[in-house]
Amino acid sequence: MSLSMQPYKGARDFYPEDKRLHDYMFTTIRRVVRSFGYEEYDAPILEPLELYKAKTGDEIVNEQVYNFTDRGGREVAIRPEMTPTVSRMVAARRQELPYPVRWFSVPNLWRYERPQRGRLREHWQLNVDIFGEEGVAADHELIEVADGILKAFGATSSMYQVKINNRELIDVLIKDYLGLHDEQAHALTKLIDRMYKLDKEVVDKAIADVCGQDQTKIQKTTGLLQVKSLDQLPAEYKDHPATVAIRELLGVLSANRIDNAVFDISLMRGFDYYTGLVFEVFDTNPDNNRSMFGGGRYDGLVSLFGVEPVPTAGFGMGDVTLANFLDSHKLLPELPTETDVLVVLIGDVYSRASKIVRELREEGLNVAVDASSRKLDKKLKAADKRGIRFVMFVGEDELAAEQYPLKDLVTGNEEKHAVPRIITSIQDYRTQVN
RNA sequence: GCGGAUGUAGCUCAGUUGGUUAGAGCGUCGGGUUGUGGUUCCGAAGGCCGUGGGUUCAAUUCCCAUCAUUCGCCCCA
Repeated sequence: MSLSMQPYKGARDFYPEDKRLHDYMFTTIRRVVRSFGYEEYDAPILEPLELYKAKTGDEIVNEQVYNFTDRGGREVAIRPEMTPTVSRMVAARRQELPYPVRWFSVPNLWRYERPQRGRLREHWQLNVDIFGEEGVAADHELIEVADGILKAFGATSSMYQVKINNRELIDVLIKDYLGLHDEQAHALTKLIDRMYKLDKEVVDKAIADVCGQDQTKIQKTTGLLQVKSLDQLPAEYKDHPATVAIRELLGVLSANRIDNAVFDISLMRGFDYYTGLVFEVFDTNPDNNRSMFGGGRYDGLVSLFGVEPVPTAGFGMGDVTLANFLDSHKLLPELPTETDVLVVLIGDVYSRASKIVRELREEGLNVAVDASSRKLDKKLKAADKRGIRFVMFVGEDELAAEQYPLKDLVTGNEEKHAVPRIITSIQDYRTQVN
């Protein structure tokens, strides 16, 4: 029985071309997020299991967390999300932080689940959070960041849509307007979450079940789920503070050129810790009908650590869904290698050529050396395949004359120059590209 | 946890209505006289036909199981 060459189920190997793409994505993302004044943090991949028991949601802790008992008998989890961790970090310095705190990170997260399109067991997720800003400004800024990220990849606003809702409004509607008790409310939120995927008859039947066949409730619930705009809400809730917050957010977004944001009463989000405005960014490509970014306000999480509450809002965005988005909209660029030049040695010149190679590197060039004994055409082929643009030849004749052929594999041009001239022409090319 | 699809060369896939030595393209490696790629020409290597069991004179092919991949459901960042 030989060893398997496959990576662990639901996890990926990153070969250089994959890593390049990953780096490109997160370099772009970091640039945008930093432009809003966010600073990067990080934390251990392991956390005590009880961190997630508090507020995340039962199913996630019971079935989706990788956990084990360490040698000291501690229950340990591999982090399935970053929000509890960052809340812990803020709580630990609750008194001394300069608010509003703007932090981001790009952790890898693990969840034990069945892999499928857009969902793996390990993924990297951008987390952006703002602590200490209680108003709509926080939610607006986060959506601006999300929008800015997509635009930075060359996306246009028709490629995605921002859906907005308010947990508080949903709670009020379900408990006061519909008069459902906790168990019914839970069942209804789960139903709402997936109602667009179900047939109308199935939804109707499920509503009737949830409402215990109470005709008045069934009617009100059915009506509520058909609401498409704030104006269609029941009259007594049109000016509820939770509704006002949504209206205010939509207003500030459209005043700032974000025209693809809409109120969506079906937007729920799975985590129990959300307390106010919630939003998700969806790919409008039907092949990729998944949420790419999701987040909202979770004012209660920091205070779980026994400190004064901090108003908080944040969002997460996974690398897998983003890559699917970029791919389906053809927004992935060709990413060249970082290697500037391949120095091809001809004959027994290794020691003398090494001095030249060092000179090139001291000038900041990325230089690979081919000292193998393969034939020249094979070496050139390999350089081409690796996407290295320049090839410099070093052999006995060149060393004697101190003139080296530099070949540009794209144009096919080849000229002989001394080392300093070679360095500047490669550097010139590099600044020209960047 | 549930359901569908698929496992043949490094990759993409043919194929065998069950029958000797298993096929292509691409890729890899070597060569087309000794120091120049992307287009060509010649050649070679490389497969327990996912794994285990069953039926059969005979299984890569049919049946069962299992594992893996993948799409969807459940759930959801």
